[in-house]
Amino acid sequence: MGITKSEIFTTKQNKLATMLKALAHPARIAIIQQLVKSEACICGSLVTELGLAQATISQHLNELKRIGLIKGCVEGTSVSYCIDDKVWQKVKKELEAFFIAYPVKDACC
Amino acid sequence: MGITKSEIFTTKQNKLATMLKALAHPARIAIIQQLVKSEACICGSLVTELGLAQATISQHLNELKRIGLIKGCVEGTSVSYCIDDKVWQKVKKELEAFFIAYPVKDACC
DNA sequence: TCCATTAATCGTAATATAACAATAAAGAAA
DNA sequence: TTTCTTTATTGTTATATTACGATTAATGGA
Repeated sequence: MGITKSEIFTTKQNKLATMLKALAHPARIAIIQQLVKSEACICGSLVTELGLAQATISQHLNELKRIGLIKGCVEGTSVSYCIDDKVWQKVKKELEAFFIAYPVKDACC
Repeated sequence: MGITKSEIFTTKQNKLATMLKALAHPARIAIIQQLVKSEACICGSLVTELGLAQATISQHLNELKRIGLIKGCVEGTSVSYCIDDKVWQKVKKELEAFFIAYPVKDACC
C-alpha cells in the first residue's frame, strides 16, 4: 500500500492495527479455525482443505507466525502448526479492551 | 492486492475478514477512539488532531462508513461523525464468538 | 546413496491501499 | 450574488498484498 505513517500514531495503536491486519483475511481466519478445531494441524492438510496453492498457504502461515499467533514444529518431513495460547489470550484481551471502551449509546443521527 | 479468492470461503469468514480489515489501520483505530471519547466528532477536528491530510482522513472515514461502523450527519457546512451502536455491538459479538471458540490450552510445542 | 515427500522461498503478475495535491460541491455568511 | 468554509472526489505515485508456478531445502525411507 502507500506507506502508513506509523510515526504519528501510538505504539498501542500500531500494534493493534498489526494484529488486526494479520487476522483480516478469510484464508487466515479459516486457518485459525482449523487449528482451533483440530488443536494442531499439518501444513499439508491445510492446503487440501482450504483449496489454495501450497505456496499461498505457506505465506499466510508465515504472516500468522510473524505476529506470534501460531507456532510450527517440525515432525518428520511435515510441520505441525498450532495456536500460541499466550499470544492468543493477549490479542483477545486487547480487542476486548478496545471494544469495551465504547459503552452502548444512542446513535447521534 | 492480488485478488482474494472469496469464493472458496464462507460468507461468515469473508464478512469477518472485511470487518477486521476496516479496523486494521492505526488511523482508523485513532478515529474510532476519538469518536468514542467525544461521542461525535467533526471531520475537520479529526484532521487537525490526527495530522493526516484532509483527503486521507476523508478516505479513512469512508472505509469505516462502508462497513456501517460509523455514520455521518451534515451540520451546516461540516459533518459530524459518530459510531453506529448497532453495528458496533454486532462486530463486538462476532469477534467474541471467534475468540471464545478457542479455549485455553497448553501449546503444542 | 538415491528417490520421494513436504514445506519454505523466490520470482512475478495482477490488484489493492495509503497518502496527498488539486479540484469540485454545497452550504453559510457577507 | 460573491466569497468563505468545509468535506467529498479525482488523479496520481509509491508501496503492499494475494496468488501461484517453479525451485530449493530438509527429512525419511528404499
